[in-house]
Amino acid sequence: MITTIKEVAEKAGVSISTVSKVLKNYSNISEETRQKVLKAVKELNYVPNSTASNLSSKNKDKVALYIYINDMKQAVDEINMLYLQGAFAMANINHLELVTIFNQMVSDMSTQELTSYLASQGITGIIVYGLNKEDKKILQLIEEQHFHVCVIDAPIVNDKTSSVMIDHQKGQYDVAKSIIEPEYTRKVLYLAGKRNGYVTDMRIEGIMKLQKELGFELNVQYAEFSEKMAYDLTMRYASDVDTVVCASDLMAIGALNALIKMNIYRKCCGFDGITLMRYAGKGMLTCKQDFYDISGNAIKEMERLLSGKKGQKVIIDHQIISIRYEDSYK
Amino acid sequence: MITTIKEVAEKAGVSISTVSKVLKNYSNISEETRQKVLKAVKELNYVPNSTASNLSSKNKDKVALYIYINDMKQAVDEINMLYLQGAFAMANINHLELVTIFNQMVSDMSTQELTSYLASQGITGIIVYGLNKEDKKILQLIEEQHFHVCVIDAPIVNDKTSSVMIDHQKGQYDVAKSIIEPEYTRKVLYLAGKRNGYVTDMRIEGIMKLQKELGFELNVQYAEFSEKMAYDLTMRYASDVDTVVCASDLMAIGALNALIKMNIYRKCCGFDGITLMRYAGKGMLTCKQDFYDISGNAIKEMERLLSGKKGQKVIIDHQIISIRYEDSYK
DNA sequence: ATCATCTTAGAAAACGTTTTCATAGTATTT
DNA sequence: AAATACTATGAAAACGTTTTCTAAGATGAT
Repeated sequence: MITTIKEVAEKAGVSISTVSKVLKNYSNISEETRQKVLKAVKELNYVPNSTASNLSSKNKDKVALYIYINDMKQAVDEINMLYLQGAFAMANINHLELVTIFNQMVSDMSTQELTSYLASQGITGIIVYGLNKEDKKILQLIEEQHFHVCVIDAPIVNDKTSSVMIDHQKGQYDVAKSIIEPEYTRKVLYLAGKRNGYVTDMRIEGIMKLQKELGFELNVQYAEFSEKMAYDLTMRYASDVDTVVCASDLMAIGALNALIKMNIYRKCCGFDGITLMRYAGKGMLTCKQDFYDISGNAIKEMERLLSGKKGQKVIIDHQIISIRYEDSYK
Repeated sequence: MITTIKEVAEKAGVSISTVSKVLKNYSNISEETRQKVLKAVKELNYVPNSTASNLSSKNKDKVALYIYINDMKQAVDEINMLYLQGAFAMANINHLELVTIFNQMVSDMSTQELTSYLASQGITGIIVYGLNKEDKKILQLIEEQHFHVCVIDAPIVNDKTSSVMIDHQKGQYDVAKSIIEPEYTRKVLYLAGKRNGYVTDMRIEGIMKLQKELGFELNVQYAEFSEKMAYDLTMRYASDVDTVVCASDLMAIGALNALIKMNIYRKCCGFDGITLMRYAGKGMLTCKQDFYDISGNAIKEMERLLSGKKGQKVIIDHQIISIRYEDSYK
């Protein structure tokens, strides 16, 4: 059923080396031979066996997209799918072999074991996201520099590691600034993400920068990116503040529902720009990330790393959008 | 950096064949040798190179999960991620190699080319979902029986093809029956999915079975699984009926919003049990599918097929649930 | 006509495994 | 003690490529 290079060679009346050379566009092949081989390839519908070719040529790169699944499904599915699609689309264009690894699959491995596992799979580069500062295993992997790594959403760069993300600090600053009216704002409740998250800290910097500029009082509470926690914290602290700034859309939805429940009006904004906002976050502002583009860029950046260039920081644009009240069915 | 079987053999003072045999649990190995080898393996952190091993042993199976991305993002992301997670989790348990293929990657290939491509990747089994009756390329692939195929949500079975799904007919029947009050119901609006979808037709059979039983008048409209179309069709036909039965949650949300807009009350139900219902479908009933379990079972079924058994039909349980009105933040 | 150079193509090694087959050594049977 | 069977091991072929090296033949320079 499967055609091998040998059969192509026989059909074309040449050696297998010649066939391989034609397919890899080597120079020293006469046009006549080229045509003969190409004809045979077409007729037999030959596609090189990727396993054999990977084994043979040591230099072929394979990249893994490390997919981080946690318990916060609802918001994260869309983001994960966008990362997946963006990465696969770009990898496809660039003829880069991309595979997925789920965190559960490798959760019980040590760094050492993970390294061996990746190497055994022929993986030379890995794209990670959702990293936090306690993720020792991955951080050590990055530290050791045995693999090329592209980190989404963490400012980690070394010779073999690049960082791709929006400017989270500026994003948080921008969206908060858009809803805060300096003259009427005395106190702001900021619902931050997970403690020790890189993203969490960058966004906190953003709101703090704005605080310094505008001089309001700031109450920072860690809500772990959880809708429920955001709801509870809003219940507890919102009556005391003018504005609730949330580090994620899901938290903003929780906060909004708490505000509705308490029957008080407060300005409120989210972060990410997920589709759920169209259903449950109407009227709010958010900082939209283009996740598809981010992971596409991560692949591009990976290509750069794999070509031997040193790691760098890549910043993707963000966008402040408002979730319109108007009828969504127009 | 990468340890080979040769180094292990040297360290253990045996031949590479012996190392391989130990690792593959062959019988004719003395306990003493076994221990020596295992020790060396551990010390060197050896993991067999999967490329080489795949090339060498022809019988190792590799399965592809065919991920179907279309324009209806919002509802489908969650389902896709559940399929992905369920499949990878089960594949991991069973030590089955699983890769993903996105429809975009292969959309411009003919069946012939797709076949060659899959074969060249060493893929022997493929899991598909979201298939409809015009999907000639995949249908032909199934027909030809060069690959083992597990079809989610289509009743296609042959020697090398199994079908895994809930009983869509019964599911649609059950959920509709749960909201329809026979004595007060004269006419029902049924918003069906995509024309020529296997799922669409099975669910239509379900509502028609109920119609025959209860004798109401039935208006079937194809809403293509689209929220917007469901909204529009509800606007157009709902005032005339007692109940709106929808073939998906997303359509139910569209229908519900239309009912709210028209300010009329009609019974309404969805299908799938996606998380979005908790935000935008409160008070409705739906037929919940366990997508994680379904794809896990697809992997199990694939193992059966790969072991040479003939295809069969596997039915997964569904569940009628109601999306509670009560405060989600309890 | 001789030698050097270039072009083209094939032979063969290599990639890291798995697996078949042969064999040395040991244990069992007669 | 000889014949037989079994156990444990290693040698080597195979998987399907890629790539280096060699060489035959053609072309060009002297």
